[in-house]
Amino acid sequence: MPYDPSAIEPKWQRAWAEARVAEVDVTAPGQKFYMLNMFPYPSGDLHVGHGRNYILGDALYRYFRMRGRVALNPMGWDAFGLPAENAAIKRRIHPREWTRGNIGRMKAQFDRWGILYDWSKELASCDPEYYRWNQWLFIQLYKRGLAYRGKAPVNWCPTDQTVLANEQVVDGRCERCGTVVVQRELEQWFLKITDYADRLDAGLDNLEHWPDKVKTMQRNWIGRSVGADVEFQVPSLGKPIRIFTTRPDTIYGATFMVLAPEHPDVAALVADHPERAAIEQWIAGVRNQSNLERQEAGKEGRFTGKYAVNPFTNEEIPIWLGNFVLMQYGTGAIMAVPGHDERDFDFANQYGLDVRRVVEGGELPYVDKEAGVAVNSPLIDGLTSAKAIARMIDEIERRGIGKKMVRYRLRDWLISRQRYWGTPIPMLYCGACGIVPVPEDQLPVELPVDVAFTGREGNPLAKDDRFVNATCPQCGGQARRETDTMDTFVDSSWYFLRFVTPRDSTKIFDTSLVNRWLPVDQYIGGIEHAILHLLYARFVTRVLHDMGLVAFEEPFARLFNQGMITKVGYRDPNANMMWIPFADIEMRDGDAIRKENGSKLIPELAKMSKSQFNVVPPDELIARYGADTERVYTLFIAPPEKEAEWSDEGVVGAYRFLGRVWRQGEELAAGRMSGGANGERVIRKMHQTIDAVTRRMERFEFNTTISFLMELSNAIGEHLAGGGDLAPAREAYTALLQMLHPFAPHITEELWAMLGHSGMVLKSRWPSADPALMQEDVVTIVVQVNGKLRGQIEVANPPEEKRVFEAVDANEKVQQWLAGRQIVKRIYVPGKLVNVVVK
RNA sequence: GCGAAAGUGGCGGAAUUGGCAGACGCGCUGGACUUAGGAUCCAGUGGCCCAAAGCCGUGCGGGUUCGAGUCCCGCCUUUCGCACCA
Repeated sequence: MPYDPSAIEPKWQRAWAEARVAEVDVTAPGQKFYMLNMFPYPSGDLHVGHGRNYILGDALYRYFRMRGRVALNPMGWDAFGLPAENAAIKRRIHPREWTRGNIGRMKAQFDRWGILYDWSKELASCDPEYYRWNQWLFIQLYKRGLAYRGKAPVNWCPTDQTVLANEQVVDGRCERCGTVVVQRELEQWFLKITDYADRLDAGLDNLEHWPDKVKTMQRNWIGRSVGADVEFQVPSLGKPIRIFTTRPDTIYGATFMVLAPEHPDVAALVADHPERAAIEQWIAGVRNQSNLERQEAGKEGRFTGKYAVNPFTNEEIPIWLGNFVLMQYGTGAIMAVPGHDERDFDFANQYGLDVRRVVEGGELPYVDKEAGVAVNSPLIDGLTSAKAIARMIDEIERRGIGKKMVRYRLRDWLISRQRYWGTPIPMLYCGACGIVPVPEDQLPVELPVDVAFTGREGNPLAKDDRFVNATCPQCGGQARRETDTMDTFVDSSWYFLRFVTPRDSTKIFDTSLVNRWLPVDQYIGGIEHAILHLLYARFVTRVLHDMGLVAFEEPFARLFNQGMITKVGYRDPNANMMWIPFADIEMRDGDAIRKENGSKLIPELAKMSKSQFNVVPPDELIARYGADTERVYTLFIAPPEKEAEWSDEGVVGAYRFLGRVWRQGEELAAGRMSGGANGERVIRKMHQTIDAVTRRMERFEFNTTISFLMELSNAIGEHLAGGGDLAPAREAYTALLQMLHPFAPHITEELWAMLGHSGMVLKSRWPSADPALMQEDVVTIVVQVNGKLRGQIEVANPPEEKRVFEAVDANEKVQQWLAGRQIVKRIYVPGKLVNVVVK
């Protein structure tokens, strides 16, 4: 019978489901392994690019099971969010129905890929039984002072009609829709992640098994800086202005001061300025600009006409306003040291301000913090910068004009969203009592189902009187319900804890079971979550730790970021570089021509995406080659952390490989061979392969793992073609099926049964290699003399050092080369080659 | 601009970490089987050379070493991250 994946794959998918092989009793004994793929947003259909992520996780899960671990591999849905609501507006379907439909399609797709999840632990963040605990968590944060309502300039996306977290603004634009974000002064809910900045930064040092890249990105985002706050007296104000600097050693070079236009002392400073109106107009203009626009405008400033006193030189230095000084960082005021800071240098040159050298080293502006030596700075002259900084901080503290200070770039997490499809923030506003949390026994605050989605005039919740009107639980009076919902990153900041006891209706999770199963042993997901999700999850885990609910501070022991799959798409240079669907393209002499207007199109490699018309839908692929082929190809194509280009031709290589494995299985099952060559060679290859594959599985080197399995299959094929003994071939083949199982689960189960093995491969024990049987019986040894002469001899097993040299010395050809020369050194590389070094 | 990673056949990529460069696969060439082949199977495939012998080959230029894709120094290129954070 030919290899027919469409006949065997559904059969085994049913068998696994019926046997509930993936269901885990979380109280069962054994060494646990918690495998987790980041839960997806249910956006609809999955393509082969998404598949890589889940296939990777499934292969690893199956491997760890076979290694004897009690492995948990749950899946759920990050089901709140904007696209569902946009679909509701556009297509008049309720976000809940839209989301449910997508979940159904995605689950079916996971099944077709042969991915084993413990569906008894499925959860969806839009389920009231889930978001109830989201609300509970919010109230705990509120009670601990970690959730607060504050007025602040926030990022507002005019297209999505909601505020965004800083993390969701990329290059000044909305991460989701690309619209330029504007600043608005609004009252919103924040989570106090800044309280944990130091611990979140320090904790990165312990994450040995996280990619350095992710750790660096988090470190940059947290932006820890050590320096000092220093007060500069301002006689005309009658009080000092406080600045923050990381370079107190350069304070003698501070020749002016710059304040952010929003700085609270600005009004008083310019009150009697002769051109006050013009300055205020300039300030208003800058305040209206986003950070992006300010940067594009270049450095601009205005002199206030007032002076501050440099506390170390006692000189009066001018106070300027500058568009490049940010109110949100530090104190909103800086001492400008144009000799040793590029921004200050540019500003000074632009406005003709003094530039003074206080660090000897290189050309101005000289900013090196390591190599420089202080000059023109009486207290610290001759000290290297590092020592000078420490000395100056001591002096600043001694004089009582400031203190050592650690500051962070990280800001509090803005979680209010003016949208419907999210977890309602469980808060009430009472005229008498103020802000009151919803009592825990009244949770969840459920989203009303029948609301109108118009897409205009903001959040539909705010217009629903039945939702808004509430009773104050403290005084019984009239109260108004909060109508903002939570950022969906709150939902995903703790879901991995809920998977252990997803149906518990009495508490958020079971502490002792969570302490048993967490941290997650292997977390897999895209690099796009390097900052947002992973930082929030680390933050929330620490809060839960401080509440005594979990024993650990880091939720994910190992993190792996798979690379994305790309494919060529075509763009029309004559139509604003629009992406063109393949159906509208004609290939002529290797060029892609757009049928509609004859434009020669530009091919471009891009991430698979509907908008670029380069997705490969798995259905057709599976219909033709089967899911096992897609799985093997996807993992073989490139190292999993790398970006990989999808190639339709490449797929057949995987298919042929499985076809060969299939035929070998049939041949072995028929048992036609007998007598002939012995099987030492194929057994040795088997042990070598087990060793290599086992070593590589845990390092995610799946591409080379599969190539080793192909080699083993080739060796078995040669053995059979040579009329070799059946028994060793069967032994090697059995090991091949086991090792191939994580990659091609269906075909291996079928062949396993065909060969008469009992049970499932999935439940079999991963084979182990015998080092004694791995060694080659004959090794080829290359003899090099001074790197010039060269010869090959064969040395019989075992190739230990002494024997090798005996064989080399006894070799006639080598003796000729060595004649009359003095041997200086012999270098022996086990199993490989020998160098004889002569004078 | 700053920081990190990476440059190996026509292509994706190997090389047990200083020891036979190009495993494995795609593609290509030839053959087999076929009414047919964009299916399948077999063989070949880094370059120079009809072939053999031989020589040359891991971005470029130096260096260390008996020996360098791998280590060191200096360039070039690409990708990613950060980018007024004082």
